[in-house]
Amino acid sequence: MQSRTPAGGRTPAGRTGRPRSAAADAAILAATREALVELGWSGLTLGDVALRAGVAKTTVYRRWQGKSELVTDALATLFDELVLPDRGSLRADIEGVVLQFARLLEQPATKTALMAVVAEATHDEALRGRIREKIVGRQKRLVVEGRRRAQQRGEIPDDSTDPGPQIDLIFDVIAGAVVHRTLVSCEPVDTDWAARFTTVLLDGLAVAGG
Amino acid sequence: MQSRTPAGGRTPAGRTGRPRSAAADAAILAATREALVELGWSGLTLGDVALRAGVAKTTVYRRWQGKSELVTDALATLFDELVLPDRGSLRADIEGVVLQFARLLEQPATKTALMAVVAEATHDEALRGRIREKIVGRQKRLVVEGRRRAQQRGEIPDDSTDPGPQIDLIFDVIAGAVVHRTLVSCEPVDTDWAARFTTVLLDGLAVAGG
Amino acid sequence: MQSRTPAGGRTPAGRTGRPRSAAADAAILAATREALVELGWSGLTLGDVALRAGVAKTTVYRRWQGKSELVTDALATLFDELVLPDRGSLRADIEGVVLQFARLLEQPATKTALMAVVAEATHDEALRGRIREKIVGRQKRLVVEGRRRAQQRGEIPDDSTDPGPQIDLIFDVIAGAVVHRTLVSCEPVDTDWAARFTTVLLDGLAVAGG
Amino acid sequence: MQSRTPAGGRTPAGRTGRPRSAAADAAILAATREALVELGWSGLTLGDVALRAGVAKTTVYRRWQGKSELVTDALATLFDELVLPDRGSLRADIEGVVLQFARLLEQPATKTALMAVVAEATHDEALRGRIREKIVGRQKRLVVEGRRRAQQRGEIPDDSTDPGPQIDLIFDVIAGAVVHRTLVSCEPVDTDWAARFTTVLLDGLAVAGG
DNA sequence: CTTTAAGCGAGACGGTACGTCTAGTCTTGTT
DNA sequence: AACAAGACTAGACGTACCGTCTCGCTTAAAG
Repeated sequence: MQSRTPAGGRTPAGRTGRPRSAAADAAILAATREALVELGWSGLTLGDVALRAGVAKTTVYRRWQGKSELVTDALATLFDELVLPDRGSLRADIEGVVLQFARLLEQPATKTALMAVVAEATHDEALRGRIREKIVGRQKRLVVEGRRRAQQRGEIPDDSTDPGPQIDLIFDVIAGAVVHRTLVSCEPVDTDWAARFTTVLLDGLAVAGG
Repeated sequence: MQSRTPAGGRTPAGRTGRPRSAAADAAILAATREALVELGWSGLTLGDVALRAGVAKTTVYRRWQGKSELVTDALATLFDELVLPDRGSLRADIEGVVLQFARLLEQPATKTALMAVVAEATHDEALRGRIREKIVGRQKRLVVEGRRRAQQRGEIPDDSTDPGPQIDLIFDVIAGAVVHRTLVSCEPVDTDWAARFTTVLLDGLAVAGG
Repeated sequence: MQSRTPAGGRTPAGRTGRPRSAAADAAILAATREALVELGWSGLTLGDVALRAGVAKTTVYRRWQGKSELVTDALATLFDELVLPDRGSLRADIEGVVLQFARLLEQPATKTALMAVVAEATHDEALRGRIREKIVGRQKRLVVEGRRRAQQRGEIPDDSTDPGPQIDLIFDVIAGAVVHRTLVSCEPVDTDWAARFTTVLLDGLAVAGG
Repeated sequence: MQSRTPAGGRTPAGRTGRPRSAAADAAILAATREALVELGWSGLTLGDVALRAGVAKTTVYRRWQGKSELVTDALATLFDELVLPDRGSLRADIEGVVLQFARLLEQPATKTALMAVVAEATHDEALRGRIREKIVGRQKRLVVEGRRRAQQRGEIPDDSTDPGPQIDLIFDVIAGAVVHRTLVSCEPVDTDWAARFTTVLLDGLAVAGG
């Protein structure tokens, strides 16, 4: 039995035989993203991905256990695009991250894949771990970074207690609101909505009205 | 061509032929909920649902176009359980709805089905409409009702401008945060989290810290 | 339970209630012949026959037990066309019946139906009886009649022993040869073949050569 | 697109991929013969054949287009059992082939299948060709061989004109009579009938009486 | 001139097989 | 060893027909 992970840096370890093709990894992930756009999650088949990638089905199964794992990794490559430039204020930074995240979720591959792997993960512990590691973790760092900047600017107090729970809370509120607006309510996240959301988040309903 | 919707109240219209069995409708929806719990979305088969319901496969397909439509309707019956008792204050009402929604999402049938139908809906306009009509719309009324009570109590101003956008925003923030916490971050929504979330929502980060 | 036979002359028997429509019987048999031509045996469905006849499926099943019985009766109406005019000699009479039978078997409805009901009859005793009664019997009378004429003309001796076995033999040789030539070997039965066949039948291989 | 014919000798041709299992071919044909005996033509299903053969349904459909083609090939394996030992005279050879053919047609698998594939063939040109190639052609060689022997013995003249039409005629008379007697008239072909049939065939009605 | 019992068109019903598709695995020969 | 190709088992897919049933309406003969 072999390792069933992408090729990166395994061949150096004193293995014999033909090394795995790194080109195949890339081709498969690209084909997966392409197929997600055209067919959606439920229409995507590993046989079709292999065909698009110009690769045998065995070559896909040698690296990934199944559809969920492959799509999770393909999705991760899309989340790598997220960055958060410093816009000078906490309000601007929040609006920035909201809009950037919304733009990511507007891509057909992202929206169809994200909900699908989350759905699969509800009854697959290993997949939950993979999603947390490769997708959720990456986004959470943006919240940590934004908070650090706001504290440096003095916009929020530099609380000495464990900030973890509060970071998790804010992360769920921001990401959850954008995802829900985009995918469940199916409404666009534009600059106006981002501004109104940021106002509620910063000032609360008591002040903002509701 | 026939209607492909559940039986409710179509027979009265001077139709000929044997009327559809209302008992079959109920049995199929119950079997769907049961199968969702045991098998999850991806393991659920319409053939198996028919078997559990003691019904022929054709009887399922006569009423629903496919898995997504059937599960959406089964899911809607679960969301119908949501009610919002008046707990005396806006803060208590929000905490109440958060906890009740979280409890709904902890049920295996709900969590596995909700994300899956949303994923399918990303490339199926008709399904988006069905979700909006049967699930999202029904929940939004809870927000409208909570807001009305808070205004009656004087907790928030009785704004005369169109409240629609603000209601949508609050709905997405509350539902999104709970869904994201539960299904993406995979952390429990307990009374402590509900209290902290409500504080952020009512008072904002500037006051609550973050 | 009702009689499950076509309508003819049952209503007189002191029955109450609406009598069966004789028009429906005829329409169903006509639709069956039509469908046999277009779709062949295996493509023919009773639902489609009912549709073509402008009749409900129940109306078909009330009269016939199934496809085999219905097609057998439809086939019998085609075999009713067979007649054998006196052509003045045994040789001419045989050539006449061969050509007329061949012309019947060239009709698409006949050829496709005859073999099919015979195939079904191999494992259905009741169907064998129905075929013998409605189809085979009718043809055999032609052989009896031809033999009687030949004896009157003095072409063959007026044997006093039981002629049954010999009639059966000649019937199987004539009908079998035509059916086999037409449907199994798929070659046409023309006047030349009919003449050569008649020569062998009358004079034998020893004289005719072979 | 692949060939949809049994496995025999295709792999040698410099093909890639796993070769088709010859064992599967044999198991499927054996299962088909078995199922024909138990269920008859109309009761036979390709799914059941696959089950009996211990093979997946796709493995059957990869080799045969459908029921008719599969049964034709299974039937051909039964007709391969026919041989014609030299019994010393034309009369004895004819009686021998008649009885042997009759014995073949008494097997449940043969009788139910032969008529059924002929019925299907009436509206399927390709199937007609397959039957001619695999079944009719093989039997015709028995007539050719019997004729050659009779000529060597001097029982019939060694005609120099094209013997094809006469062979076809005799073949249709013999095979047709036996098939018709067995399957349409549903009477047994015993030694007595075989002797009377042979007398008519050799000496003709004018001598044999009729 | 009403009963009344059966026939009728329509179409839903529980079943079963269809022929196709995909999942994952296995078996070739080649690189 | 990995690779491309493609056959393999297993089983769900959505459709079509089967033969039965349940409706409400029609139709003729019996009372």
